[in-house]
Amino acid sequence: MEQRDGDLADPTNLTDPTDPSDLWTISRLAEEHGVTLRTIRHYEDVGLLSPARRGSQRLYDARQRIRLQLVLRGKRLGFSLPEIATIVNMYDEQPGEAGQLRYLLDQIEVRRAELEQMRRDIDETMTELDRVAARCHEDLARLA
Amino acid sequence: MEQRDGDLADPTNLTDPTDPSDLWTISRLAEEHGVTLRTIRHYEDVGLLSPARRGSQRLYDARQRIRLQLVLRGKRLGFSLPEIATIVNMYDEQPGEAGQLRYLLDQIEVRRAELEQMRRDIDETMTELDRVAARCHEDLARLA
DNA sequence: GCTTACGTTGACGTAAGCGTAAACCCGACC
DNA sequence: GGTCGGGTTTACGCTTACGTCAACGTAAGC
Repeated sequence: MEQRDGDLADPTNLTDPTDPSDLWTISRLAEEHGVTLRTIRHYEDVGLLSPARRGSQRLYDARQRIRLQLVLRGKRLGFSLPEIATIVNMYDEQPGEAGQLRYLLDQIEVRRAELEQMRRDIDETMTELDRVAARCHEDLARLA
Repeated sequence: MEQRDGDLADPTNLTDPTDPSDLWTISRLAEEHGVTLRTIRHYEDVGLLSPARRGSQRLYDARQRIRLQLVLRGKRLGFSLPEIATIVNMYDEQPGEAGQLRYLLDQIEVRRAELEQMRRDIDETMTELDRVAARCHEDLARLA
């Protein structure tokens, strides 16, 4: 964005009353996280992000940026976007009433159980990868 | 399967020359692992399983059963079926030549890195879930 | 006022991972 | 010999998570 370069060259920031160091355009956000614009817009379509707007242009503040990072972490963990939505929305849920809170605690337990299962799966896979690697090294030594 | 029940009721095993305790039909295998027949056949379509046949009927031995379990573990970890294929095939690769072996070791390192990233993601998610849970308990206490 | 860079909204395309009939075979039982 | 309860194949359908145009707005610089 040449406009942001302009801002950097203009410490008085006459071009934009808001502090641009706390705001990201969709391109910068995408590039920073190694995803496409389409992906970010898609996350907005399904309610995972809700950036501010200047006219029609999307502007992402620190909070939206964090949400994106939470989404991407969820993806690395193999969760679907709806699942990620429930998880991410846990983080900024209002106190609410007792029933809600108990339901939320239930959900947390569900997720925790899933994550612990994943941890076990990872450990098992790791040790098996080690075994395969060891066999590889043996075979290599035998060939030398 | 009434045929297997028959086997159990017939210790002399006259109905089947092979030892059925080491062989699974597709239904038993599916039920045991909580997946559908369609899923198991699909895994065969994409080359993840290759059961023996008695006529047209699929028969799974211990080795195929293990492979299915590896596939399902890969799925729980969020890997795609093609990714799972490369991982699973590592386990019963023939020694091969040096170049192959080095490539395999490379792949193992790639997977290991992914798994370690997942481990970090899990840890972070866990601590955040803990924080949310703690806040929930506070709010509940405040309501009481 | 034209270009260029960046943004926007549809809307259709696609690959993966199965679901879901439809139509058939085959051995067992009554 | 019909009719179960299993099995089989073929094939089209569906959902998710975006990719990929197409057509357009808008602000900046020459």
